[in-house]
Amino acid sequence: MPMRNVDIERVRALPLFSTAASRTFDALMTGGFLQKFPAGTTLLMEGDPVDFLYVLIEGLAELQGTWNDKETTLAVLRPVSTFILAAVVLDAEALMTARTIDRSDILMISGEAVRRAMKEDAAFAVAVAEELSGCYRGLVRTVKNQKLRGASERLANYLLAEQVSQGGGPTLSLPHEKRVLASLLGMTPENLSRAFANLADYGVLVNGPEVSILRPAVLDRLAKPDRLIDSHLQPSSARIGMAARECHASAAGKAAAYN
Amino acid sequence: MPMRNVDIERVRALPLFSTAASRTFDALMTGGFLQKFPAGTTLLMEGDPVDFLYVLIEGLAELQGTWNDKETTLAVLRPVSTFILAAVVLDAEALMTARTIDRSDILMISGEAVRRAMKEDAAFAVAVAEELSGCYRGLVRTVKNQKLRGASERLANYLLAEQVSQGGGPTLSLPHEKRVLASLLGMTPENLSRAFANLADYGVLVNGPEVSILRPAVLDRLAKPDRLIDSHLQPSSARIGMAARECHASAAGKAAAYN
DNA sequence: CGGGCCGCTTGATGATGATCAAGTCCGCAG
DNA sequence: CTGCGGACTTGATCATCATCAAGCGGCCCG
Repeated sequence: MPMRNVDIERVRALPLFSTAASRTFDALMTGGFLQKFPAGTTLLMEGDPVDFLYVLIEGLAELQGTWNDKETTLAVLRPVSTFILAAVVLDAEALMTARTIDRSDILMISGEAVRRAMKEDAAFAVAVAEELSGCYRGLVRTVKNQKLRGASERLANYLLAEQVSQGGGPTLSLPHEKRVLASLLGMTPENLSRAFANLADYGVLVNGPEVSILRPAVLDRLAKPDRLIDSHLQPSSARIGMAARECHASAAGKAAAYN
Repeated sequence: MPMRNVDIERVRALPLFSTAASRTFDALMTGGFLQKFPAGTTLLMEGDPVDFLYVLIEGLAELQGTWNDKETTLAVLRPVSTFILAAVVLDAEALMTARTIDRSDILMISGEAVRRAMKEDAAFAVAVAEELSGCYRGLVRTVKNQKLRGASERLANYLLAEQVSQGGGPTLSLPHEKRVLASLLGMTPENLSRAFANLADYGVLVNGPEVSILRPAVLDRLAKPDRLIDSHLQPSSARIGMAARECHASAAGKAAAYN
């Protein structure tokens, strides 16, 4: 399945690949292939050995974890994102199941090739370390969010983050089913409904997948977003530069936890 | 503050440093210094810029996160562990506060030097990526633990993990105050007391900081430990080899979340 | 067009965990 | 020795969240 040049360029532009030598990049790409998957496809199961680094080019995907017949969503991925990087680096088994939510185009790159490329190209190895650092910090934010905030606070912050990522207008549309959102935010679907109901008092109007934030200031007072938890508020300086890497990691949807 | 040779060797033996070229290692060490801190010292505050990579040589330390006047412990670190690596790699502000729990010896290495070393020594950059991968996976485990299990289940699994890390005997001793454990496990001290009381029915006997597991099989049936959450059960093969890296990361105390 | 499935909501109830308030034990300083 | 403070426990109460059950509404398929 040959890639279109447009897609190759989008991949090359990713922070993970942009600093690699051309030789390195070519070596990675020749072993890689693009594949289309329908919605609801399981790409990788928890516990499986990981043979490929995945890059979501188009569509929507989800990482989930399981225990004792319970399931939780750890991250929702948007294009263009890499995932399962940590397992690839360590050549270890997957800790999360990866599933497509929408029909998706996914680039798969040989894990073996990634590990070889790191050893031979220090710039690429540095980029991998930076990507992983961003992922790591995304997860730290997730844990803080989970342990320190209550359900409606998590929802309120999710909405504010989604608002900026959708351009800052007063109304945003949920990118997936509410049940997935509930799982991502660590609650049941029933409770998400009630959390939305609570937020009505704070100027949040829900109409199917369309959510309007009528009084941002009021919602903000409830949500108390924090630059050390919510990655959408970056420190004034450094919107460009180094921090961009982490920004990328976390921008991919609320709690950035690829990999 | 010059380091003893013993300590230098312990650092050199860490997975993070063992594959680095001698030049690289020397360059890192010459910019570094060892310092002793009393218990309860704040090494780094949430939101501060990070100038050093920290290595806990002796003692006990804690990483915590804050929001809205609430505080939670994200990890408890034992020697020998590095922490704050991700922030160093990205030259970013700290997402967590680092505090000593006991009197501790801590090696501080210039962050600038770390970033330079990565660029110049691919083997070191790879080691950093591997270390970060282990940390990342430790956090994934933490999130699953937190979202999928109830309080007593978390405690039960903590005890089983602590048991193996203390040699597998029937009785273990808690390495720090129970209040810290409560925070680490995501509950209040009061609730931890009650969780311990619940576990009495499962053969757990508490006497101050000494905890005895009288009927491991019974406790195990409650805890349902899982290789994809609890890092202390490694897949039969590969106890040596690649997986050792992740093992190291997660062994450092329940939920390995340095950095 | 009708029927059924599925996602979502709502209500009622129950479990789990947080908070508030004593009270005990222990180490330490006066 | 005495008194104080801090860690831990215990009980009572309350808030939060999960579960169970039912009902609505859209959508696809027969």
